[in-house]
Amino acid sequence: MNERSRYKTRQRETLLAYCRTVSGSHFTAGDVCAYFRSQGTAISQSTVYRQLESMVDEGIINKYIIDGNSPACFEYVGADAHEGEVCFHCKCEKCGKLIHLHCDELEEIQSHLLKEHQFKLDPLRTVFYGICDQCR
Amino acid sequence: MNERSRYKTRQRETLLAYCRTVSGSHFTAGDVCAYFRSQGTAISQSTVYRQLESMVDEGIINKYIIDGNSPACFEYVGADAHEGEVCFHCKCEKCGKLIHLHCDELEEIQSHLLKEHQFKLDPLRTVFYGICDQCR
DNA sequence: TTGCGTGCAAAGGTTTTGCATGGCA
DNA sequence: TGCCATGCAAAACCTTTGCACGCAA
Repeated sequence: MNERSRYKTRQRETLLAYCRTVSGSHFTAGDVCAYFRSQGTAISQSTVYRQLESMVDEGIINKYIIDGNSPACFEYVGADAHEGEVCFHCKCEKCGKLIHLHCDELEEIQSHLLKEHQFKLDPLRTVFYGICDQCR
Repeated sequence: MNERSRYKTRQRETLLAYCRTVSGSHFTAGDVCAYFRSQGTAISQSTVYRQLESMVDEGIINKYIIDGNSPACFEYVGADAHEGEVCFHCKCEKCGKLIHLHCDELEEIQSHLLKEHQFKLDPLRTVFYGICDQCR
């Protein structure tokens, strides 16, 4: 979200390139480290974590926690993800599939939460976890 | 849900008593340990974790994973809980406050997602992110 | 007696942090 | 030059596990 001024470092660019190559699927911090180690273009683990955190803040990637003891999953959504209409996400806990929904009924949740519970929902960060059609 | 035969130990009974005293709110494994330590009625940390896990299996308490790096939250629902009775969570992105809701309207989301989108929502993992009353 | 429950300590794995150095603007 | 970013190692953190002993049934 915050278009904070950032330095354009080799590590950041390389990480962004990686994100784009796996666009559409998810990856963990460990995946990233392992990949770079195998490539020779090493990036330290701390930098990976710090850059991933920054990108989550910026809204370039999403962070999912499927299970408390497994590593967090990240997914590239791109820099232009925050334009246009509201979109809800469902994430399957089994196959990891991410489903995008445009649904009036779900949008009512927002006004309900706001009116009845004084809570302003952020659909960009909210993810519905569950089990998808095929996995049941 | 499994009514497996269990031993009735001092630790289990004490833990159950604690759960009932905080009924309606959340607690972590650490909370439990700290409380017992302050009481003198010590229960080892492993036992706390093992008993909590058992109780989750039995359906006496629910386990919520709000955020991968914070400890898991538990909530007592009692032995006679209606099947599938859980609560929903709202997490404020600003102050980090966790609000938990028991709300019929939100429960309708579950059936809506199931019927219209073939998605079986998991309220134990799903967290609504947004901005709370006081932070707005 | 049987074998589950407990306690202790140590391991496990992911993520964060302190501090000196490097590099972008 | 002024900061932010990086790298390394160590720490922090929650949770699980191995093993011997205790205790409920």
